[in-house]
Amino acid sequence: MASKARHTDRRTDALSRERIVATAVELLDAAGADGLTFRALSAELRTGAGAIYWHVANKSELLGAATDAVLAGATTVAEATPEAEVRALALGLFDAIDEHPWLAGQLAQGPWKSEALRIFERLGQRVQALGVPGPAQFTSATALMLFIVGAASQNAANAANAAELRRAQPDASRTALLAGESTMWEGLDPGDYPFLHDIAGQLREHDDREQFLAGVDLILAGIAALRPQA
Amino acid sequence: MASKARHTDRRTDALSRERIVATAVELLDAAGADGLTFRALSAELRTGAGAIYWHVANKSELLGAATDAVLAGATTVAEATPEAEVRALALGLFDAIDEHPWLAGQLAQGPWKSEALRIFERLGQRVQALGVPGPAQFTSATALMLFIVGAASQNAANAANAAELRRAQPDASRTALLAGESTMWEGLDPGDYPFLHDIAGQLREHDDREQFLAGVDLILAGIAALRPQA
DNA sequence: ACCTGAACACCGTTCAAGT
DNA sequence: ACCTGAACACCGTTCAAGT
Repeated sequence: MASKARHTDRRTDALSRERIVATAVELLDAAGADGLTFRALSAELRTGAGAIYWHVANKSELLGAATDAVLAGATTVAEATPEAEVRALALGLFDAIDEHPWLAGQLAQGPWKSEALRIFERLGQRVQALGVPGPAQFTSATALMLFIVGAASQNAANAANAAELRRAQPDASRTALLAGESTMWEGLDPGDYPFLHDIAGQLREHDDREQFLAGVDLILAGIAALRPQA
Repeated sequence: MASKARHTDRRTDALSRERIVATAVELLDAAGADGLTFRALSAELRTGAGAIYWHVANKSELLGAATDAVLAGATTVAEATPEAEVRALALGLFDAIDEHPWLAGQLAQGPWKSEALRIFERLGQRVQALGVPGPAQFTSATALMLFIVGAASQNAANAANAAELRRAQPDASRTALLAGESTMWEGLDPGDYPFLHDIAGQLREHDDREQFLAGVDLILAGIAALRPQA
């Protein structure tokens, strides 16, 4: 999204912080959270390992910068109602985490900085627009943020699992793979897990995106119940 | 909680998987997620590093076993109403993560195994007891689980931050520390962050546990709205 | 069957030395 | 001011060798 000048300037442009972060995102996307290594990064940038430390304090800061870079283009919203805006923000985050699964681990611990904080702020504004009384606004915005990040992360983890299964048996059909996934649930003793056994059927034919939006709506319904009048 | 025979059997009892996991939990509690090292663990157990691998496949499995061991004693529930049972389950998880902050990172990616799955199952049973129609049951239980784990993890992260601040300035008063925390929010430009600026006041004097329960009630309210009749 | 501990293939980070 | 790359202090994991 936010990548201009992709491969045109190959040779010897300056080693800027911007270029470091962009390359870090590429590595993270290509090889996951473990793929980002100062050695791999310096090799890709055709420089020494220590050179990166002149532009970036440490790996944690680099991961934070990569997160911000991706999140920056992920959520632009202009909808008719506050509810629709919340759904649009939620879907934007969902898709961003789906495309960049390593975001999950990054957002899990401390969404409260820079770009993530901006998203939280925007959710809060919509909560205010929905007429939630003051003391409950923080609770409502937090519930939305936690559900969105958590559910999107789960989805990304599931997708990663499915990808691994696909790598293990590349010839299996899609339905066979889905069946393989739900085996995890159906193998459980129905006596010990009656609820999971009950919903195993739905699980086999659910749409992740729909499920996600249904969850957002569930919380929006709870928020609606907080308003002074029904 | 689940620790019998704490320091009595010091000398040369067999190196069981149980003892390995218990010692791993001790290390995790004492020094955080980074504190668990095969070298530190084998030193504590007065054995070789490789010996542990005879009882445990790898670090990931060891972390999973440690998670299960802690979670096993965390949530026993017998309450009058399904709502009360959900709150009790939620508080049990909240306290467990508060006592063992490393649980957060473990539960973040894939609560869907062993003990965490048991908790999800129990939440689902209460959702069914609340009269939620079939197709919405999975969504409801998932929303509860994600909020509980996410919010408790946030709380643990905040507590860790506060502890670090306390270590940096050990003589500061509690109110000064809280003020230092909320500085992060109040330092933001009110023009760019009107919502965060609005709620900064509440943030200074909130109770984490109360906020958490309010969030659980918010989702319960959303679930109540899903029932056929109001 | 179970344990030992050196060895392997990695990490993030630092730092003298270069330009 | 910015870059180099060897060196340091670690990791998880393996595996011949022991009992």
